[in-house]
Amino acid sequence: MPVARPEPQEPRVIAHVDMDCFYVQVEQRRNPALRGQPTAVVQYNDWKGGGLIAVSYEARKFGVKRSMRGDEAKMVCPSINLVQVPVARDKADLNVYRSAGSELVAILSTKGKCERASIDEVYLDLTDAAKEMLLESPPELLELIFEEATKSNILGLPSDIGNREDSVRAWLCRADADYQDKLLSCGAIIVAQLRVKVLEETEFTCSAGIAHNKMLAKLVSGMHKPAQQTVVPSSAVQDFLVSLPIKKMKQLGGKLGSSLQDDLGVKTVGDLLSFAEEKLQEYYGVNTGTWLWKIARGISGEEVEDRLLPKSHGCGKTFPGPKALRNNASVKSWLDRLCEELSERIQSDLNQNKRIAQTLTLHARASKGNECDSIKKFPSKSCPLRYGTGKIQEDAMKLFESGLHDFLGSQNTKWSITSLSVSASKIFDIPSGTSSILRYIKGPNSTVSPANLDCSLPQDPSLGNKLYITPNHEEQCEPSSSEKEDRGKNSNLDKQHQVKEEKRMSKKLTDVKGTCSILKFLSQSSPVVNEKRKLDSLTCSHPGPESSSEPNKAEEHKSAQPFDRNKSNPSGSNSASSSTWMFNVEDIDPAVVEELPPEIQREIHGWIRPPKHSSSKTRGSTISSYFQPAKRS
DNA sequence: ACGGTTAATACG
DNA sequence: TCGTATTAA
Repeated sequence: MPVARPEPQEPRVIAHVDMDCFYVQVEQRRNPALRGQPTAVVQYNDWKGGGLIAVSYEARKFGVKRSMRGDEAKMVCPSINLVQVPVARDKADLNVYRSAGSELVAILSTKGKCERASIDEVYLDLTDAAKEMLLESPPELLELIFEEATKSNILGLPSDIGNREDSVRAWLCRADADYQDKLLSCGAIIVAQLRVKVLEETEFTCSAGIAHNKMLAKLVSGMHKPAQQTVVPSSAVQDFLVSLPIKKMKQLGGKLGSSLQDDLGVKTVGDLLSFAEEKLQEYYGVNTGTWLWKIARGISGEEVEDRLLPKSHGCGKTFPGPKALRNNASVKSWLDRLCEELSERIQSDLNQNKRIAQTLTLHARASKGNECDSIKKFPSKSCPLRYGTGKIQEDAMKLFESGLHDFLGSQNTKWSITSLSVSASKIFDIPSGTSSILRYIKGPNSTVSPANLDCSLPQDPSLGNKLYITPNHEEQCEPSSSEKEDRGKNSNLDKQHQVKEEKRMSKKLTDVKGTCSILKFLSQSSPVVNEKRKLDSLTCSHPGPESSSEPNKAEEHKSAQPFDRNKSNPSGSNSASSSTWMFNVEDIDPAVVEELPPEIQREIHGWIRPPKHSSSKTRGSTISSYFQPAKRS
């Protein structure tokens, strides 16, 4: 249910930018022959030509709809080009679209706060940029109003008289406009510039809405498509909303919207205006009631979050009809594939963005084989996420078995799974260089950046599972060729200093059984310390043979997996080390901890599970406070 | 037993 | 907190 947010006092300038038939544009860029042609993107085309997930505007003219199958599309538009979504591991692979999406974010995040709302949409808070523009080069003084901006659609502006662009230019430059409208004008110009930049740098067109809040911006971003933008002056809001069908409002496209229509006879947003806030609260609860009352008046306080990356990663697949999975082996084989993809994705998130996911969740849809009875839901299950493909696969299978157990209850009946998905959530940034353990290991005056810290397991298994943390210590770790190259760059380090550094860093953290997370060391990652499994959450597996052990038994986790700080990590300055090893704090030998200075000991103890019914105060420690998500008001 | 896949949010 | 439900693109 939606909830109203307190709205800021000052007028804001908010934009919603939305790519035009995004997947199609991505494919058209990959294959320019498709440009200007009726085109659709389909996934899995063996059944009825596949399902359409994006349709070009040329194809829409023929009546091709997103809900169609490839075969249908061919019927109404024989000349249509159907491009398939890439397939990996026998499932749709959306990576090309994801990375195209980040191209946009990279461009759009250059002017003000930017929120990645989906793979192809962003919100921008341009308030500051607009204010600045108003001070320095207000539109009324601008000799040449940016051409793209004059193509804007201005809500409430009479469109039937004279040259449209002239009247838009006149509106944008109006000297007698009120402050709010002037800000919007600046916003419109900035967005126009950004959209041109997006086109120039990515070859993608987009549409946008510019308004005083997210709701209105989103509402109009799709109003004039493709490749156009629409502005909502305050003065136009009421007229615009009164006649707007209730279902067009974000959040009202589903059951809530239907209920408004069916139960209260509310067909348009205007119809909502006649209901007192208290009435709406009676029907839908305090939160939703207030929210409804406000949105009917164009009021929405939602802030644009400063977030360029997704909050979770998931992958799944459906197994419709005859494809349903009917035994553990087929579930396992699919689950393994899904987990492989998920593992790859969180691993690259770690490498590229220094973020760690903490929770693994499994969802499934199931029906019971023999009885065609209750459509009972397959429960979703989650557990701490341990890094490493094998670990994720193991854990996901366990989650499935647990879910299946709950699903079946005591009955001993056949079952079938019609969809499976795994996701990784609760993703946190790794604060770099802030941990005292890191400072201890590195020394207070170390010139070595966190990215340079070398933490390695001996590559020779016969050396056992002792873990060493060492700055490029050759006797202990045979460096990769790339490491050797990088090492040259550091040769100017003071020799004396380096020797000292090595002494300290090569302090053996022995017998940790290879399972502590160095990231835990580096970042004190987990505020989640209440259960044993969670301490495992950052464990990685060794690139070598996966242990087939019980995931719950930490002592059997003898492996750790590196992540590559060199690859695709431009910010990593001079990255001397090739990898960071993860191991499990829980498994640190207490004797080793005792050798550490008291403040480090305290820090480590802070990571380790508190007594059973400890208060939530453990979360207030300086360590875990790094990990509190940014508070929103 | 078909639009599939991926996300985000709110509630209890 | 987890698990569910709703919504959206």
